[in-house]
Amino acid sequence: MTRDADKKAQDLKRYLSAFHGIDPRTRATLDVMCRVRSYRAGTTVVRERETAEIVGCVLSGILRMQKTLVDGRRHIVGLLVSGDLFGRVYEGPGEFSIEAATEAHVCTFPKAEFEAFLKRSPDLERAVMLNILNELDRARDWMIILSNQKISSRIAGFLLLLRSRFASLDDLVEEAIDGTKVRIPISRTDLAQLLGTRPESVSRALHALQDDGDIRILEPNLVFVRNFHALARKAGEQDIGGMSSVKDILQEEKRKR
Amino acid sequence: MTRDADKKAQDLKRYLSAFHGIDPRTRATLDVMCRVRSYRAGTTVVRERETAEIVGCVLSGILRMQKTLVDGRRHIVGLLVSGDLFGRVYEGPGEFSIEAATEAHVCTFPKAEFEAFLKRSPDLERAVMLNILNELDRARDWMIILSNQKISSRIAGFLLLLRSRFASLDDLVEEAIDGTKVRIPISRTDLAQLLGTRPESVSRALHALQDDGDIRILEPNLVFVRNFHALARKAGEQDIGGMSSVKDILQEEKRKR
DNA sequence: AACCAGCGTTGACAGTTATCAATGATCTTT
DNA sequence: AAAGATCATTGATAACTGTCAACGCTGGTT
Repeated sequence: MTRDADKKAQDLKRYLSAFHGIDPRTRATLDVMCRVRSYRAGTTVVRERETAEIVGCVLSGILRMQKTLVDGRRHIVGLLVSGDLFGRVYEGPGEFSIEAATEAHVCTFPKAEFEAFLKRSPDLERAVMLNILNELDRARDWMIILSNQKISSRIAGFLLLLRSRFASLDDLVEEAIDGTKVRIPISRTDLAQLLGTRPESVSRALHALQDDGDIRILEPNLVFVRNFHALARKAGEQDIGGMSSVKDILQEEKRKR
Repeated sequence: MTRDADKKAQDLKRYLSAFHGIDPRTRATLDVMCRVRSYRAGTTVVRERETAEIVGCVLSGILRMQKTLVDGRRHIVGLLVSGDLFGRVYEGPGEFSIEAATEAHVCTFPKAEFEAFLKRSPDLERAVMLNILNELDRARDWMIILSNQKISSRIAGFLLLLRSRFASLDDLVEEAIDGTKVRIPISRTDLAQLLGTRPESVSRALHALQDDGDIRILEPNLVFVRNFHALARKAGEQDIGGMSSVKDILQEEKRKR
Protein backbone atom coordinates (compact mmCIF):
# COMPACT_ATOMS: atom_id res chain seq x y z
CA MET A 1 0.00 0.00 0.00
CA THR A 2 2.59 2.45 1.14
CA ARG A 3 4.84 1.10 -1.50
CA ASP A 4 2.19 1.65 -4.14
CA ALA A 5 1.73 5.19 -3.01
CA ASP A 6 5.46 5.77 -3.17
CA LYS A 7 5.58 4.26 -6.58
CA LYS A 8 2.81 6.45 -7.85
CA ALA A 9 4.42 9.57 -6.44
CA GLN A 10 7.68 8.64 -8.08
CA ASP A 11 5.99 7.96 -11.37
CA LEU A 12 4.24 11.28 -11.31
CA LYS A 13 7.50 13.03 -10.78
CA ARG A 14 8.91 11.12 -13.67
CA TYR A 15 6.36 11.79 -16.32
CA LEU A 16 6.82 15.46 -15.73
CA SER A 17 10.12 15.17 -17.55
CA ALA A 18 8.06 14.94 -20.70
CA PHE A 19 6.50 18.27 -19.88
CA HIS A 20 9.53 20.10 -18.57
CA GLY A 21 9.28 23.81 -18.29
CA ILE A 22 5.54 24.11 -18.09
CA ASP A 23 3.60 26.03 -15.51
CA PRO A 24 3.25 24.29 -12.11
CA ARG A 25 -0.49 24.84 -12.11
CA THR A 26 -0.78 23.25 -15.52
CA ARG A 27 1.15 20.31 -14.16
CA ALA A 28 -1.18 20.05 -11.23
CA THR A 29 -4.15 19.83 -13.55
CA LEU A 30 -2.40 17.09 -15.49
CA ASP A 31 -1.74 15.20 -12.28
CA VAL A 32 -5.43 15.13 -11.51
CA MET A 33 -6.31 14.11 -15.02
CA CYS A 34 -3.86 11.28 -15.36
CA ARG A 35 -4.26 7.67 -14.43
CA VAL A 36 -1.33 5.32 -13.86
CA ARG A 37 -1.46 1.83 -15.30
CA SER A 38 0.92 -1.10 -15.34
CA TYR A 39 1.54 -3.55 -18.13
CA ARG A 40 3.41 -6.81 -18.21
CA ALA A 41 5.75 -7.67 -21.06
CA GLY A 42 3.79 -8.65 -24.14
CA THR A 43 0.62 -6.89 -23.07
CA THR A 44 -1.23 -4.62 -25.43
CA VAL A 45 -1.51 -0.97 -24.39
CA VAL A 46 -3.34 0.39 -27.39
CA ARG A 47 -4.84 -1.69 -30.17
CA GLU A 48 -4.36 -0.86 -33.81
CA ARG A 49 -6.87 1.69 -35.08
CA GLU A 50 -8.09 2.29 -31.55
CA THR A 51 -5.85 5.12 -30.55
CA ALA A 52 -8.80 7.42 -30.46
CA GLU A 53 -9.55 7.51 -26.75
CA ILE A 54 -6.23 7.82 -25.01
CA VAL A 55 -3.18 10.00 -24.86
CA GLY A 56 -0.41 8.69 -22.70
CA CYS A 57 3.08 9.05 -21.38
CA VAL A 58 5.60 6.33 -20.61
CA LEU A 59 6.82 6.31 -17.02
CA SER A 60 9.03 3.25 -17.03
CA GLY A 61 9.80 0.27 -19.21
CA ILE A 62 9.82 0.09 -22.97
CA LEU A 63 6.88 0.00 -25.34
CA ARG A 64 6.99 -0.87 -29.00
CA MET A 65 4.91 0.83 -31.63
CA GLN A 66 4.07 -1.60 -34.37
CA LYS A 67 1.85 -2.50 -37.24
CA THR A 68 0.61 -5.98 -37.98
CA LEU A 69 0.31 -6.85 -41.65
CA VAL A 70 -2.39 -9.15 -42.89
CA ASP A 71 0.11 -11.88 -43.66
CA GLY A 72 0.94 -11.99 -39.97
CA ARG A 73 4.25 -10.18 -40.18
CA ARG A 74 4.79 -7.45 -37.67
CA HIS A 75 6.72 -4.29 -38.32
CA ILE A 76 8.02 -2.22 -35.45
CA VAL A 77 8.27 1.47 -36.26
CA GLY A 78 9.65 2.68 -32.99
CA LEU A 79 10.33 2.17 -29.33
CA LEU A 80 8.86 4.30 -26.57
CA VAL A 81 10.82 4.89 -23.40
CA SER A 82 10.40 6.84 -20.22
CA GLY A 83 9.20 10.36 -20.96
CA ASP A 84 7.82 9.61 -24.41
CA LEU A 85 4.27 10.55 -25.32
CA PHE A 86 2.00 8.35 -27.35
CA GLY A 87 -1.46 8.60 -28.81
CA ARG A 88 -2.61 10.91 -31.53
CA VAL A 89 -3.37 14.40 -30.36
CA TYR A 90 -5.86 16.14 -32.62
CA GLU A 91 -5.99 13.10 -34.88
CA GLY A 92 -8.20 10.14 -35.58
CA PRO A 93 -7.47 6.50 -34.81
CA GLY A 94 -3.92 5.53 -35.59
CA GLU A 95 -2.59 2.69 -37.70
CA PHE A 96 -0.25 1.38 -35.08
CA SER A 97 -0.71 -0.69 -31.97
CA ILE A 98 1.37 -0.23 -28.86
CA GLU A 99 2.57 -3.15 -26.77
CA ALA A 100 4.80 -3.45 -23.75
CA ALA A 101 8.21 -4.85 -24.72
CA THR A 102 9.17 -5.04 -21.07
CA GLU A 103 7.22 -4.56 -17.89
CA ALA A 104 6.05 -0.99 -18.13
CA HIS A 105 4.21 1.77 -16.34
CA VAL A 106 2.37 4.45 -18.22
CA CYS A 107 0.08 7.27 -17.28
CA THR A 108 -2.88 7.98 -19.51
CA PHE A 109 -5.12 10.93 -20.09
CA PRO A 110 -8.59 10.87 -21.61
CA LYS A 111 -7.93 12.20 -25.05
CA ALA A 112 -10.82 14.65 -25.32
CA GLU A 113 -10.04 16.10 -21.92
CA PHE A 114 -6.35 16.35 -22.70
CA GLU A 115 -6.97 18.12 -25.98
CA ALA A 116 -9.39 20.56 -24.45
CA PHE A 117 -6.84 21.37 -21.82
CA LEU A 118 -4.18 21.66 -24.49
CA LYS A 119 -6.09 24.44 -26.17
CA ARG A 120 -6.16 26.40 -22.96
CA SER A 121 -2.51 26.11 -22.02
CA PRO A 122 -0.10 27.31 -24.69
CA ASP A 123 2.98 26.19 -22.82
CA LEU A 124 1.72 22.63 -22.63
CA GLU A 125 0.89 22.75 -26.30
CA ARG A 126 4.43 23.84 -27.04
CA ALA A 127 5.84 21.06 -24.90
CA VAL A 128 3.74 18.54 -26.79
CA MET A 129 4.87 20.00 -30.08
CA LEU A 130 8.50 19.74 -29.07
CA ASN A 131 7.88 16.15 -28.14
CA ILE A 132 6.37 15.44 -31.53
CA LEU A 133 9.23 17.19 -33.31
CA ASN A 134 11.61 15.03 -31.38
CA GLU A 135 9.71 11.94 -32.43
CA LEU A 136 9.93 13.06 -36.03
CA ASP A 137 13.68 13.37 -35.77
CA ARG A 138 13.90 9.91 -34.33
CA ALA A 139 11.71 8.46 -37.06
CA ARG A 140 14.08 9.95 -39.63
CA ASP A 141 17.07 8.56 -37.80
CA TRP A 142 15.42 5.18 -38.10
CA MET A 143 14.92 5.68 -41.79
CA ILE A 144 18.61 6.38 -42.21
CA ILE A 145 19.44 3.23 -40.30
CA LEU A 146 16.96 1.19 -42.32
CA SER A 147 18.44 2.56 -45.53
CA ASN A 148 21.65 0.68 -44.85
CA GLN A 149 21.66 -2.44 -46.97
CA LYS A 150 23.95 -4.53 -44.81
CA ILE A 151 22.38 -5.83 -41.64
CA SER A 152 25.55 -5.35 -39.64
CA SER A 153 25.44 -1.67 -40.60
CA ARG A 154 21.89 -1.42 -39.28
CA ILE A 155 22.88 -3.16 -36.07
CA ALA A 156 25.78 -0.75 -35.71
CA GLY A 157 23.43 2.18 -36.21
CA PHE A 158 21.04 0.73 -33.67
CA LEU A 159 23.76 0.36 -31.06
CA LEU A 160 24.81 3.97 -31.61
CA LEU A 161 21.21 5.04 -31.27
CA LEU A 162 20.84 3.03 -28.08
CA ARG A 163 23.82 4.74 -26.59
CA SER A 164 22.89 8.26 -27.60
CA ARG A 165 19.18 8.10 -26.97
CA PHE A 166 18.86 5.68 -24.13
CA ALA A 167 21.90 6.81 -22.20
CA SER A 168 19.65 8.63 -19.77
CA LEU A 169 17.71 5.49 -18.94
CA ASP A 170 18.28 3.47 -15.85
CA ASP A 171 20.46 0.51 -16.55
CA LEU A 172 20.73 0.35 -20.32
CA VAL A 173 24.06 2.07 -20.79
CA GLU A 174 27.05 1.78 -18.51
CA GLU A 175 30.28 3.54 -19.43
CA ALA A 176 33.61 2.01 -18.58
CA ILE A 177 37.19 2.96 -19.21
CA ASP A 178 37.80 0.78 -22.22
CA GLY A 179 34.29 0.73 -23.64
CA THR A 180 30.61 0.80 -22.89
CA LYS A 181 28.18 -1.84 -21.77
CA VAL A 182 24.92 -1.52 -23.69
CA ARG A 183 21.84 -3.51 -22.79
CA ILE A 184 19.56 -4.40 -25.67
CA PRO A 185 16.13 -4.11 -24.11
CA ILE A 186 14.25 -6.24 -26.62
CA SER A 187 14.38 -9.76 -28.00
CA ARG A 188 16.12 -10.83 -31.18
CA THR A 189 12.77 -11.18 -32.88
CA ASP A 190 11.77 -7.63 -31.95
CA LEU A 191 15.13 -6.36 -33.07
CA ALA A 192 14.76 -8.14 -36.38
CA GLN A 193 11.33 -6.63 -36.95
CA LEU A 194 12.71 -3.26 -36.00
CA LEU A 195 15.54 -3.51 -38.51
CA GLY A 196 13.53 -5.13 -41.24
CA THR A 197 15.16 -8.54 -41.17
CA ARG A 198 15.09 -11.96 -39.45
CA PRO A 199 16.31 -13.08 -36.04
CA GLU A 200 18.90 -15.39 -37.58
CA SER A 201 20.42 -12.52 -39.52
CA VAL A 202 20.48 -10.34 -36.43
CA SER A 203 22.36 -13.04 -34.59
CA ARG A 204 24.85 -13.48 -37.40
CA ALA A 205 25.39 -9.74 -37.77
CA LEU A 206 26.02 -9.29 -34.07
CA HIS A 207 28.56 -12.09 -34.07
CA ALA A 208 30.16 -10.63 -37.19
CA LEU A 209 30.67 -7.36 -35.32
CA GLN A 210 32.17 -9.39 -32.51
CA ASP A 211 34.53 -11.17 -34.91
CA ASP A 212 35.62 -7.77 -36.19
CA GLY A 213 36.50 -6.81 -32.64
CA ASP A 214 34.04 -3.94 -32.43
CA ILE A 215 31.86 -5.45 -29.72
CA ARG A 216 31.77 -8.34 -27.30
CA ILE A 217 28.56 -10.22 -26.61
CA LEU A 218 28.54 -10.70 -22.85
CA GLU A 219 25.00 -12.03 -22.74
CA PRO A 220 22.49 -12.27 -25.58
CA ASN A 221 21.05 -8.92 -24.53
CA LEU A 222 24.19 -7.29 -23.16
CA VAL A 223 27.01 -6.21 -25.43
CA PHE A 224 30.26 -4.51 -24.61
CA VAL A 225 31.08 -1.91 -27.24
CA ARG A 226 34.81 -1.45 -27.62
CA ASN A 227 34.92 0.85 -30.61
CA PHE A 228 32.12 3.25 -31.36
CA HIS A 229 34.06 4.81 -34.19
CA ALA A 230 34.19 1.51 -36.01
CA LEU A 231 30.44 1.16 -35.52
CA ALA A 232 29.87 4.69 -36.82
CA ARG A 233 31.98 3.90 -39.84
CA LYS A 234 29.93 0.80 -40.57
CA ALA A 235 26.69 2.65 -40.02
CA GLY A 236 27.68 5.18 -42.65
CA GLU A 237 29.62 7.54 -40.42
CA GLN A 238 26.41 9.20 -39.41
CA ASP A 239 26.32 10.92 -36.06
CA ILE A 240 23.14 9.26 -35.07
CA GLY A 241 20.66 10.35 -32.54
CA GLY A 242 20.68 13.49 -30.60
CA MET A 243 22.61 16.56 -31.27
CA SER A 244 24.73 17.72 -28.41
CA SER A 245 24.68 14.45 -26.53
CA VAL A 246 26.41 12.70 -29.38
CA LYS A 247 28.93 15.49 -29.69
CA ASP A 248 29.62 15.06 -26.02
CA ILE A 249 30.15 11.37 -26.50
CA LEU A 250 32.54 11.90 -29.37
CA GLN A 251 34.48 14.51 -27.48
CA GLU A 252 34.57 12.27 -24.48
CA GLU A 253 36.02 9.50 -26.57
CA LYS A 254 38.65 11.81 -27.99
CA ARG A 255 39.54 12.86 -24.49
CA LYS A 256 40.10 9.26 -23.49
CA ARG A 257 42.80 8.73 -26.06
CA MET B 1 5.91 41.39 -65.05
CA THR B 2 2.21 40.97 -64.99
CA ARG B 3 2.81 37.28 -65.30
CA ASP B 4 5.13 37.33 -62.33
CA ALA B 5 2.56 39.18 -60.28
CA ASP B 6 -0.07 36.65 -61.26
CA LYS B 7 2.25 33.86 -60.34
CA LYS B 8 2.95 35.31 -56.96
CA ALA B 9 -0.73 35.83 -56.25
CA GLN B 10 -1.44 32.27 -57.25
CA ASP B 11 1.36 30.98 -55.11
CA LEU B 12 0.13 32.87 -52.13
CA LYS B 13 -3.29 31.36 -52.54
CA ARG B 14 -1.68 27.99 -52.75
CA TYR B 15 0.46 28.01 -49.68
CA LEU B 16 -2.59 28.80 -47.65
CA SER B 17 -3.67 25.21 -48.10
CA ALA B 18 -1.01 24.37 -45.55
CA PHE B 19 -2.70 26.66 -43.09
CA HIS B 20 -6.31 25.88 -43.82
CA GLY B 21 -8.84 26.95 -41.30
CA ILE B 22 -6.86 29.69 -39.70
CA ASP B 23 -8.03 33.20 -39.10
CA PRO B 24 -7.99 35.50 -42.18
CA ARG B 25 -6.14 38.17 -40.26
CA THR B 26 -3.49 35.67 -39.26
CA ARG B 27 -3.18 34.73 -42.87
CA ALA B 28 -2.75 38.36 -43.86
CA THR B 29 0.13 38.69 -41.42
CA LEU B 30 1.75 35.59 -42.89
CA ASP B 31 1.39 37.02 -46.37
CA VAL B 32 3.33 40.07 -45.37
CA MET B 33 5.98 38.02 -43.64
CA CYS B 34 6.60 35.55 -46.41
CA ARG B 35 8.96 35.77 -49.33
CA VAL B 36 8.60 33.72 -52.48
CA ARG B 37 11.64 32.10 -54.02
CA SER B 38 12.24 29.87 -57.01
CA TYR B 39 14.68 27.00 -57.31
CA ARG B 40 15.81 25.01 -60.28
CA ALA B 41 16.11 21.24 -60.16
CA GLY B 42 19.18 20.22 -58.24
CA THR B 43 19.48 23.47 -56.34
CA THR B 44 19.97 23.52 -52.61
CA VAL B 45 17.23 25.17 -50.59
CA VAL B 46 18.59 24.57 -47.11
CA ARG B 47 22.01 23.20 -46.32
CA GLU B 48 22.61 20.47 -43.80
CA ARG B 49 22.89 21.82 -40.27
CA GLU B 50 21.82 25.26 -41.42
CA THR B 51 18.11 25.01 -40.93
CA ALA B 52 18.29 27.56 -38.20
CA GLU B 53 17.19 30.68 -40.03
CA ILE B 54 14.26 29.71 -42.17
CA VAL B 55 10.86 28.15 -41.98
CA GLY B 56 9.22 27.53 -45.29
CA CYS B 57 6.32 26.14 -47.23
CA VAL B 58 6.37 24.42 -50.61
CA LEU B 59 4.23 26.12 -53.24
CA SER B 60 4.99 23.99 -56.27
CA GLY B 61 7.44 21.37 -57.36
CA ILE B 62 9.05 18.67 -55.28
CA LEU B 63 11.83 18.96 -52.74
CA ARG B 64 13.81 16.15 -51.24
CA MET B 65 14.94 16.04 -47.65
CA GLN B 66 18.21 14.21 -47.42
CA LYS B 67 21.32 13.50 -45.48
CA THR B 68 24.75 13.14 -46.99
CA LEU B 69 26.99 10.59 -45.37
CA VAL B 70 30.72 11.09 -45.18
CA ASP B 71 31.37 8.30 -47.65
CA GLY B 72 29.44 10.30 -50.21
CA ARG B 73 26.27 8.26 -50.13
CA ARG B 74 23.08 10.22 -49.87
CA HIS B 75 20.01 9.06 -48.04
CA ILE B 76 16.67 10.61 -48.81
CA VAL B 77 14.30 10.60 -45.86
CA GLY B 78 11.32 12.22 -47.49
CA LEU B 79 9.81 14.24 -50.28
CA LEU B 80 8.14 17.59 -49.82
CA VAL B 81 5.31 18.63 -52.08
CA SER B 82 2.96 21.53 -52.42
CA GLY B 83 1.54 22.53 -49.06
CA ASP B 84 4.27 20.89 -46.98
CA LEU B 85 6.12 22.84 -44.36
CA PHE B 86 9.84 22.54 -43.76
CA GLY B 87 12.35 23.90 -41.32
CA ARG B 88 12.53 23.25 -37.64
CA VAL B 89 10.12 25.27 -35.60
CA TYR B 90 11.33 25.74 -32.04
CA GLU B 91 14.39 23.63 -32.79
CA GLY B 92 18.03 24.08 -33.56
CA PRO B 93 19.78 23.35 -36.82
CA GLY B 94 18.63 20.17 -38.48
CA GLU B 95 20.62 17.24 -39.75
CA PHE B 96 19.08 17.22 -43.18
CA SER B 97 19.54 19.34 -46.24
CA ILE B 98 16.72 20.20 -48.60
CA GLU B 99 17.17 20.27 -52.35
CA ALA B 100 14.84 20.82 -55.24
CA ALA B 101 14.13 17.55 -57.03
CA THR B 102 12.22 19.43 -59.72
CA GLU B 103 11.83 23.09 -60.46
CA ALA B 104 10.16 24.44 -57.35
CA HIS B 105 8.66 27.49 -55.75
CA VAL B 106 8.67 27.96 -52.02
CA CYS B 107 7.75 30.72 -49.68
CA THR B 108 9.94 31.31 -46.68
CA PHE B 109 9.49 33.03 -43.35
CA PRO B 110 12.23 34.33 -41.09
CA LYS B 111 12.30 31.72 -38.39
CA ALA B 112 12.44 33.98 -35.37
CA GLU B 113 9.62 36.11 -36.68
CA PHE B 114 7.53 33.08 -37.54
CA GLU B 115 7.98 31.54 -34.13
CA ALA B 116 7.16 34.76 -32.35
CA PHE B 117 4.00 35.00 -34.37
CA LEU B 118 3.26 31.36 -33.67
CA LYS B 119 3.16 32.03 -29.97
CA ARG B 120 0.57 34.73 -30.47
CA SER B 121 -1.83 32.81 -32.71
CA PRO B 122 -3.02 29.52 -31.28
CA ASP B 123 -4.88 28.50 -34.41
CA LEU B 124 -1.72 28.80 -36.49
CA GLU B 125 0.17 26.83 -33.90
CA ARG B 126 -2.43 24.10 -34.13
CA ALA B 127 -2.21 24.10 -37.92
CA VAL B 128 1.54 23.70 -37.69
CA MET B 129 1.16 20.91 -35.19
CA LEU B 130 -1.26 19.08 -37.44
CA ASN B 131 1.22 19.45 -40.24
CA ILE B 132 3.97 17.96 -38.13
CA LEU B 133 1.74 15.10 -37.01
CA ASN B 134 1.00 14.40 -40.61
CA GLU B 135 4.69 14.35 -41.39
CA LEU B 136 5.24 11.90 -38.58
CA ASP B 137 2.64 9.57 -40.03
CA ARG B 138 4.30 9.74 -43.40
CA ALA B 139 7.72 9.05 -41.92
CA ARG B 140 6.28 5.92 -40.33
CA ASP B 141 4.67 4.88 -43.56
CA TRP B 142 8.10 5.13 -45.11
CA MET B 143 9.53 2.97 -42.38
CA ILE B 144 6.97 0.29 -43.13
CA ILE B 145 7.85 0.46 -46.80
CA LEU B 146 11.56 0.29 -46.03
CA SER B 147 10.99 -2.72 -43.82
CA ASN B 148 10.02 -4.79 -46.82
CA GLN B 149 12.98 -6.93 -47.77
CA LYS B 150 12.15 -7.37 -51.44
CA ILE B 151 12.78 -4.30 -53.56
CA SER B 152 9.73 -4.90 -55.69
CA SER B 153 7.63 -4.76 -52.51
CA ARG B 154 9.11 -1.40 -51.66
CA ILE B 155 8.47 -0.13 -55.16
CA ALA B 156 4.90 -1.34 -54.90
CA GLY B 157 4.52 0.47 -51.61
CA PHE B 158 5.98 3.60 -53.10
CA LEU B 159 3.55 3.55 -56.01
CA LEU B 160 0.64 3.16 -53.60
CA LEU B 161 1.97 6.05 -51.58
CA LEU B 162 2.34 8.16 -54.69
CA ARG B 163 -1.25 7.54 -55.60
CA SER B 164 -2.71 8.13 -52.17
CA ARG B 165 -0.59 11.08 -51.15
CA PHE B 166 0.15 12.84 -54.38
CA ALA B 167 -3.25 12.36 -55.96
CA SER B 168 -4.08 15.96 -55.21
CA LEU B 169 -1.06 17.24 -57.10
CA ASP B 170 -1.21 18.65 -60.56
CA ASP B 171 -0.23 16.09 -63.09
CA LEU B 172 1.21 13.23 -61.09
CA VAL B 173 -1.82 10.98 -61.01
CA GLU B 174 -4.34 10.52 -63.77
CA GLU B 175 -7.14 8.07 -63.32
CA ALA B 176 -8.46 6.10 -66.26
CA ILE B 177 -11.09 3.41 -66.68
CA ASP B 178 -8.79 0.42 -66.69
CA GLY B 179 -6.03 1.80 -64.48
CA THR B 180 -4.12 4.82 -63.35
CA LYS B 181 -1.25 6.73 -64.82
CA VAL B 182 1.26 7.63 -62.14
CA ARG B 183 4.16 9.94 -62.79
CA ILE B 184 7.29 9.25 -60.76
CA PRO B 185 8.60 12.73 -60.07
CA ILE B 186 12.19 11.79 -59.30
CA SER B 187 15.05 10.00 -60.97
CA ARG B 188 15.98 6.36 -60.56
CA THR B 189 18.91 7.35 -58.45
CA ASP B 190 16.72 9.40 -56.13
CA LEU B 191 14.23 6.57 -55.96
CA ALA B 192 16.99 4.13 -55.09
CA GLN B 193 18.26 6.37 -52.31
CA LEU B 194 14.73 6.78 -51.08
CA LEU B 195 14.15 3.04 -50.94
CA GLY B 196 17.57 2.11 -49.63
CA THR B 197 18.87 0.36 -52.70
CA ARG B 198 20.60 0.96 -56.07
CA PRO B 199 19.31 2.34 -59.34
CA GLU B 200 19.91 -0.95 -61.12
CA SER B 201 17.76 -2.78 -58.63
CA VAL B 202 15.02 -0.20 -58.96
CA SER B 203 15.01 -0.69 -62.67
CA ARG B 204 14.89 -4.45 -62.36
CA ALA B 205 12.13 -4.35 -59.78
CA LEU B 206 9.99 -2.05 -61.90
CA HIS B 207 10.37 -4.32 -64.89
CA ALA B 208 9.60 -7.32 -62.70
CA LEU B 209 6.33 -5.67 -61.73
CA GLN B 210 5.70 -5.10 -65.42
CA ASP B 211 6.40 -8.73 -66.21
CA ASP B 212 3.89 -9.70 -63.56
CA GLY B 213 1.31 -7.60 -65.34
CA ASP B 214 0.75 -5.22 -62.45
CA ILE B 215 2.08 -2.13 -64.20
CA ARG B 216 3.22 -0.93 -67.59
CA ILE B 217 6.19 1.35 -67.98
CA LEU B 218 5.07 3.96 -70.52
CA GLU B 219 8.11 6.14 -70.03
CA PRO B 220 10.91 5.77 -67.47
CA ASN B 221 9.07 8.16 -65.18
CA LEU B 222 5.50 7.34 -66.15
CA VAL B 223 3.92 4.04 -65.22
CA PHE B 224 0.43 2.77 -65.88
CA VAL B 225 -0.85 0.86 -62.86
CA ARG B 226 -3.30 -1.85 -63.84
CA ASN B 227 -3.78 -3.56 -60.53
CA PHE B 228 -3.44 -1.72 -57.26
CA HIS B 229 -4.61 -4.72 -55.32
CA ALA B 230 -1.71 -6.77 -56.60
CA LEU B 231 0.63 -3.97 -55.58
CA ALA B 232 -0.95 -3.78 -52.14
CA ARG B 233 -0.52 -7.53 -51.78
CA LYS B 234 3.15 -7.28 -52.68
CA ALA B 235 3.67 -4.32 -50.37
CA GLY B 236 2.42 -6.36 -47.43
CA GLU B 237 -1.26 -5.65 -47.81
CA GLN B 238 -0.85 -2.45 -45.95
CA ASP B 239 -3.27 0.33 -46.68
CA ILE B 240 -0.55 2.84 -47.17
CA GLY B 241 -0.79 6.55 -46.82
CA GLY B 242 -3.66 8.44 -45.45
CA MET B 243 -6.70 7.17 -43.78
CA SER B 244 -9.89 8.03 -45.51
CA SER B 245 -8.36 8.90 -48.83
CA VAL B 246 -7.07 5.39 -49.21
CA LYS B 247 -10.35 3.90 -48.13
CA ASP B 248 -11.98 6.02 -50.78
CA ILE B 249 -9.60 4.72 -53.37
CA LEU B 250 -10.24 1.13 -52.41
CA GLN B 251 -13.98 1.61 -52.41
CA GLU B 252 -13.70 3.37 -55.72
CA GLU B 253 -11.88 0.40 -57.14
CA LYS B 254 -14.49 -1.98 -55.85
CA ARG B 255 -17.16 0.14 -57.42
CA LYS B 256 -15.45 -0.08 -60.79
CA ARG B 257 -15.68 -3.84 -60.90
C1' DA C 1 13.88 -33.93 -10.69
C1' DA C 2 12.08 -34.49 -15.22
C1' DC C 3 9.60 -32.23 -18.74
C1' DC C 4 8.29 -28.71 -21.82
C1' DA C 5 8.32 -24.29 -24.22
C1' DG C 6 10.65 -20.32 -25.80
C1' DC C 7 14.81 -18.18 -27.26
C1' DG C 8 19.36 -17.69 -29.31
C1' DT C 9 22.59 -19.80 -32.16
C1' DT C 10 24.62 -22.35 -36.03
C1' DG C 11 24.71 -24.82 -40.55
C1' DA C 12 23.41 -25.64 -45.45
C1' DC C 13 21.19 -24.11 -49.38
C1' DA C 14 18.21 -21.28 -52.30
C1' DG C 15 16.90 -16.71 -53.52
C1' DT C 16 17.76 -11.82 -53.96
C1' DT C 17 20.57 -7.93 -54.31
C1' DA C 18 25.10 -5.31 -54.95
C1' DT C 19 28.70 -4.57 -57.93
C1' DC C 20 31.14 -3.95 -62.14
C1' DA C 21 30.80 -3.32 -66.92
C1' DA C 22 28.67 -2.24 -71.26
C1' DT C 23 24.98 -0.54 -74.27
C1' DG C 24 21.34 2.48 -75.99
C1' DA C 25 18.49 6.59 -75.43
C1' DT C 26 17.60 11.34 -74.31
C1' DC C 27 18.98 15.91 -73.56
C1' DT C 28 22.29 19.70 -73.48
C1' DT C 29 26.13 22.00 -75.23
C1' DT C 30 29.20 23.48 -78.72
C1' DA D 1 24.07 18.94 -86.67
C1' DA D 2 27.61 16.72 -83.92
C1' DA D 3 29.73 15.83 -79.60
C1' DG D 4 29.31 15.09 -74.86
C1' DA D 5 26.93 14.05 -70.68
C1' DT D 6 23.50 12.04 -68.04
C1' DC D 7 20.26 8.54 -67.39
C1' DA D 8 17.87 4.03 -67.84
C1' DT D 9 18.62 -0.50 -68.88
C1' DT D 10 20.69 -5.15 -69.22
C1' DG D 11 24.07 -8.87 -68.29
C1' DA D 12 27.30 -11.61 -65.37
C1' DT D 13 29.24 -12.59 -61.12
C1' DA D 14 30.09 -12.13 -56.20
C1' DA D 15 28.15 -11.13 -51.80
C1' DC D 16 24.60 -11.11 -48.82
C1' DT D 17 20.26 -12.45 -46.78
C1' DG D 18 16.06 -15.51 -46.22
C1' DT D 19 14.58 -20.03 -45.31
C1' DC D 20 14.45 -24.49 -43.29
C1' DA D 21 16.31 -27.46 -39.98
C1' DA D 22 18.73 -28.81 -35.90
C1' DC D 23 20.94 -28.02 -31.46
C1' DG D 24 21.83 -26.18 -26.84
C1' DC D 25 20.43 -23.16 -23.23
C1' DT D 26 17.33 -21.05 -19.84
C1' DG D 27 13.18 -20.62 -17.17
C1' DG D 28 8.94 -22.15 -15.73
C1' DT D 29 5.69 -26.22 -15.19
C1' DT D 30 4.09 -30.67 -13.67
